[in-house]
Amino acid sequence: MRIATWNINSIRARAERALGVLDRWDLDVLLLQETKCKPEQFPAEPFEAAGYQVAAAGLNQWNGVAIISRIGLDNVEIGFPGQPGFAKEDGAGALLSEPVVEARAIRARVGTGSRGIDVWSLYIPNGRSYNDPHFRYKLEFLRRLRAAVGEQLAADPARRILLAGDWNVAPEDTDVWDIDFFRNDVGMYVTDEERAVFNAFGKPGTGTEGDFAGPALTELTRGADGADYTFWDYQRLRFPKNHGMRIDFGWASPELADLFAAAHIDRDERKGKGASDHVPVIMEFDAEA
DNA sequence: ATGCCAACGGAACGTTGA
Repeated sequence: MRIATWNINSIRARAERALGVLDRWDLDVLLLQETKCKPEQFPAEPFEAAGYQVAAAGLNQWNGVAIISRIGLDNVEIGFPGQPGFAKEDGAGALLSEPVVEARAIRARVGTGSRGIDVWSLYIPNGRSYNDPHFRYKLEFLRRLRAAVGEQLAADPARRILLAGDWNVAPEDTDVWDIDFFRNDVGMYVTDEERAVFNAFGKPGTGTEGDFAGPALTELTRGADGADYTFWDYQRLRFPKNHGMRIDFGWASPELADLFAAAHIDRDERKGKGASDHVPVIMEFDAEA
């Protein structure tokens, strides 16, 4: 079985490329981020014609996540318990609007096997800059996500869960093309705070004093072949110079991690006219759909 | 070679992303 995650940067602009990715990798499930449309605007027909089902979430032209599956698509849920919203603030930190829970998480049960897999397509907020409210929003989003998944796994440790998407975190210094540039000039994706909340997914919870519960998850894509990065900015020849970032990952619960076989980064998808700035990351499992 | 930012809404250009 093959599941891929991809920040497609508009499904309407790249539906043909998505169909090509499904075919090229013989995918059972494709988790999309930055679909940039409402569900009623999602071009579902060509995917349905190819034998897939589609579930999409989107409030407007920003964000947007979706799940495309040919092995079943049930129990769709948009968002997660405790998912924080974002509220505009004035310069003093006073809220100028009610928080909006953005379209950054969608979950579904896929697979007709014995237990199925709960797959999540996740688009973690970009923190923008260290002193921007979006940075605190990003950290809180990750903390709350870890808690929500921990609670589910504590209740059912055998559950097969995959959390995949665009995490907007570079966990290792080698996950960016120039760590000094990112530390000193970009100031985002590589901070200790971001790495701590990202790495918390790989640690068990204690379930005490407000800490989350449940077992550690396993990140599946670290040893992927195909490329060192999953994103190359459109500007300044970043792709031809291989000045990229690795920020797309997949965390698996213990029972799913046991089935993991291999991961691939589809670097070729970054080539040519009309490419997304991210490429698909494919995860293979030793399991029948 | 892989090539100098792109998509959105809305109809010019501001917002957003990373």
